[in-house]
Amino acid sequence: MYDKQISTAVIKRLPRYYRYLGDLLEKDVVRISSKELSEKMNVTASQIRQDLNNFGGFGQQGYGYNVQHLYTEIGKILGLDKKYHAVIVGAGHLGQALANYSDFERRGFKFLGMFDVDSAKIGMNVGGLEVMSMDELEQFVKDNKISIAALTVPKAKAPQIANNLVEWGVEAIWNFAPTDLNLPSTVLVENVHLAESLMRLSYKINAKD
Amino acid sequence: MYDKQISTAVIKRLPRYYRYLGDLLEKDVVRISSKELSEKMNVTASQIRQDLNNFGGFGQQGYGYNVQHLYTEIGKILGLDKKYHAVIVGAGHLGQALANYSDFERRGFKFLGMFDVDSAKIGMNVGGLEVMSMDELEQFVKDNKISIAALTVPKAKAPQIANNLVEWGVEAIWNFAPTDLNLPSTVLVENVHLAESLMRLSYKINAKD
DNA sequence: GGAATATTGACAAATTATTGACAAAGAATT
DNA sequence: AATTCTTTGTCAATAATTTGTCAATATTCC
Repeated sequence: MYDKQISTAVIKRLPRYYRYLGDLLEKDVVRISSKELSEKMNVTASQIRQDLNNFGGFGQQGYGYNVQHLYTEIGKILGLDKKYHAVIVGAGHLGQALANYSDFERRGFKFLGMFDVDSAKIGMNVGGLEVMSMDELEQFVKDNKISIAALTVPKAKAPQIANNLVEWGVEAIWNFAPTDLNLPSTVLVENVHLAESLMRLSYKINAKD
Repeated sequence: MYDKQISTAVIKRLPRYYRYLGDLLEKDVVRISSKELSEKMNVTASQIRQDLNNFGGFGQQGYGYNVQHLYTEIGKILGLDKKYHAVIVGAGHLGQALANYSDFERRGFKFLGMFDVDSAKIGMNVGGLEVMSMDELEQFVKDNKISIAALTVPKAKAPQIANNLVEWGVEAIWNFAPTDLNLPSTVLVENVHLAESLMRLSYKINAKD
C-alpha cells in the first residue's frame, strides 16, 4: 500500500490523530493547521506534519488541513474503511465487556460470536452475541471467514488456543491474556496487557518522590 | 528514589521483565543470564543489561542474575511492594470486568469501591465490591485515602469526573475513557485506549499487502 | 490584482534509543 | 591454586526519532 516502511512510533500516534479529528468533525470544524492541532494534542507541529507526510501530502500551504479529508484518509490508512469479521474467545468478564462495547462495530469490526469452555456460559446472550462451545470454534472460524480473534482466556490456555486459531485461518489476534503468544511472524498480534499498564501507573506514583 | 531520569522506553519494558521473571520463578529457575533471557523475550541481551543498569547492578559477572532477587528488585522499582487504595468509577461492563479481576490485588492494588450514576446498578455487588452512588464518591475518596481511580465512564463525562477526583485527592488515574484528560502535570495518568489498540491491529492487517 | 500573511513539505540538526564490543570480575574446571 | 570460561557493566558506535528551520506556495486582506 505504501512502499516506505512506516515506523511503529508513527503508527502508534495515528489513532490519536484520528480521534482528535473525529472530535473536530463533531464540532463542525472545517480546517485545522498543524500548529493549532499540536496545541490541542500537546505534541509538536513538526511531528504532526512529518507523521502525516509519511502517507502523502494531505495539507495545503497557507491553509492547513481539511478536517474531513484528513479524517477519511487516516481512516483508510488504519484500514477502517474495511469490514472485519471477529470473534471473542473467552466469555469471562473482559470478553463480555468487549461484546458489549458497540463502538467497535462502527469502525468496521463486526463481532460474530463468542466462545467459552464453561458449559454454564454456553447459550448465554451477551451484548447480542451467543456464547458457543469452544468445540464449535474451528468450524465457526472457517465458515465465517474470521480474520480477528479477541483472546480473553486464562494465561495458561492462551498460547495453545492462539495456535489453533491461526491454524484455522485467523490472521490477527487481539491478545488480552497476560502472556506473549509465540506465533509465526505472519500473524498480527496486538497485546493489551492491563496488569502491565497498572504497573506503569504504579511506577509513576513512586517515581514522583 | 533514583535521581537519574529514566526514559519511558525503559519503564514500558520493566513490567514485561517482571512477568518473565515471575514465570521463571514459578518454574523454580534460580539464575538466568541476560543472553538466555533475551532469547526468551526476543530482545537483545544488551538492552536487558542496559535497562537493568539504570537502577543498579543486579547481576554478577560469570553468573548472571538471581531470578528471585531481580524479580523482587524490579517489583520495588515498579512500586509493587506498596499497597494502594483504589476505586472504580463507572460500573459498566468494563468497570465490572476490572472489579472481577482479582489479580490486581495480589500486586498491591486494593479496589475498595465502585461508583455509578445509574440507580439500577447502585447496591449491586460486583466482584465483592458494592456499587455506590456517584454522590458518595467524594466522601469515600477522602475517607479511604484513595490514591488510584480507574475511570470507566463515557467519554463525555470523563474529564469532569477526573477533575473532581483530583480535587478530592486522587493522585493517579487509570483512564479507560476514549479521550485525553487534561489534568495538572502532578497528576499521574495511564491511558488504556482499547479502540486505538484495535485500530493499530487493523493497520497491521492492511499494511501486510 | 498585488502585498502581506499563513502554513506546508522537506531537509538538516539535535536528541534519544539501541546495539555492539570489551575489560573486569566472578564462577567453574582441572 | 591456577587456568579457562562466562557474563556483567560500561562505553562507544550506530540507528532511530524528534525538533527546528526555511523556501515554496497557497490564502487572505486590502
